[in-house]
Amino acid sequence: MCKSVGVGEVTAVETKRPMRADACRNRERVIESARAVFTARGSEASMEEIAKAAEVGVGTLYRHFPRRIDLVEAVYREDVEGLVTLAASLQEQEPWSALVAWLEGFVRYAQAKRTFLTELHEAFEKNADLALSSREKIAGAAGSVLARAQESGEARADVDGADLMQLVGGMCMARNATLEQNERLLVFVLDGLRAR
Amino acid sequence: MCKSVGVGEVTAVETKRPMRADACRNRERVIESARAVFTARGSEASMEEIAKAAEVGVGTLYRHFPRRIDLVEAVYREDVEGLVTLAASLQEQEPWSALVAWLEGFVRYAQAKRTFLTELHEAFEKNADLALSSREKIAGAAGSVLARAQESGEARADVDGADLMQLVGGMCMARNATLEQNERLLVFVLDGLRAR
DNA sequence: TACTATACGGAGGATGCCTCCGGTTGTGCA
DNA sequence: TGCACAACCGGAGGCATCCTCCGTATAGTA
Repeated sequence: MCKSVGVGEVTAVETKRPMRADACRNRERVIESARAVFTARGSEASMEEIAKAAEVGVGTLYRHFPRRIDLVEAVYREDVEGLVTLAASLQEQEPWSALVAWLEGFVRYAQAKRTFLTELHEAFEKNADLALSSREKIAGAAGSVLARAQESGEARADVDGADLMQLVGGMCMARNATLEQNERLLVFVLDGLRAR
Repeated sequence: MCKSVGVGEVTAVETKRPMRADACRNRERVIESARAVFTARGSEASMEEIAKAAEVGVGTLYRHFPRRIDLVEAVYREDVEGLVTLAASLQEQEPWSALVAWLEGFVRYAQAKRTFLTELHEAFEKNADLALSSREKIAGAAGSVLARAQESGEARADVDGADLMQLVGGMCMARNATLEQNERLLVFVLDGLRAR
């Protein structure tokens, strides 16, 4: 599950051994706790707090994520990856209900992202590629789910994945949107998306 | 020039005396230095650094701006105010060249804002009204300059101030835009804006 | 089991935000 | 002008947070 090394860079001579089991476990737990703490406390979240939540020393935390921003990035990367795998796992379902399910996931993702948007903004600032590649990945996932619904004739043909995430993402980012409101609005979007 | 008290709140019983001259001077200098330092070093800028640049102790800085975020807000408010007064001062000029001049000012403003966007984001987060009211002010200023150019028949009639700032602002915010590029692009926008 | 590379963890250095208070100075009034 | 005092200045230092360092513990291998 996590054979490669922390931040995503490749080591010089091909990592000889896989990551140790405890290290792997801890890494996952840190990311998970970080997501929870960031979501709950936004930019107030401290590294010590996250370490404590993961039941891990700060030293361990910093081994895996040398800078605070690396942790933010890791959480975000996992979220994006989650949307991609969600899209893949929905391949089996009916085209339209897969689209609905994916968009519901996307709304939850976008909603959660709002709470640590300031953090994320900084990550984007230092790593311009992150924003771009994530955008592409999500648009790709959206596209694949949408395409099936379009082929089956259930979704209108004159939109693409990028349009969809712009529309729904923008809606979720609006300064004072609640999750309930967004889920309600999604219904309208879906109605509008339906071919007639 | 600065009779009222710091952050923009009104004191209980009408401020008896105006602000002392030295205090007023220092306040201005702090804002000015803060703008420079924020622009140069973004979110890295420290309060000590800004105080030093303004040739003022940190104590003085904190008297005027109790929290870092108050300083960010003050800088931003001045910028916005600058755009409004710029619009007003251009009333005398020819409608079209006034529009050009104002948009050039707006591009510079938007470009500069990018460097401390992370800071600003936090300010918006804590003070939702700031974002909204600023937006309105700028749109108003844009509208007033645009309206004259429309009345004189030089600018096309199917846009308004909000459209304009959305278009040009968005252009400037793009992650890797340089000032030169933006000024160059502005020429295209202006061509597109011209009535035919 | 014994050995080694790897990981753990928390004390502490460095830095940055903000407070506090003794000394100074501008301002209104006589 | 000269006085009295409110308002202001400035920087040492408290406190929190990010991050480093290194002695100790442990997973994986022979």
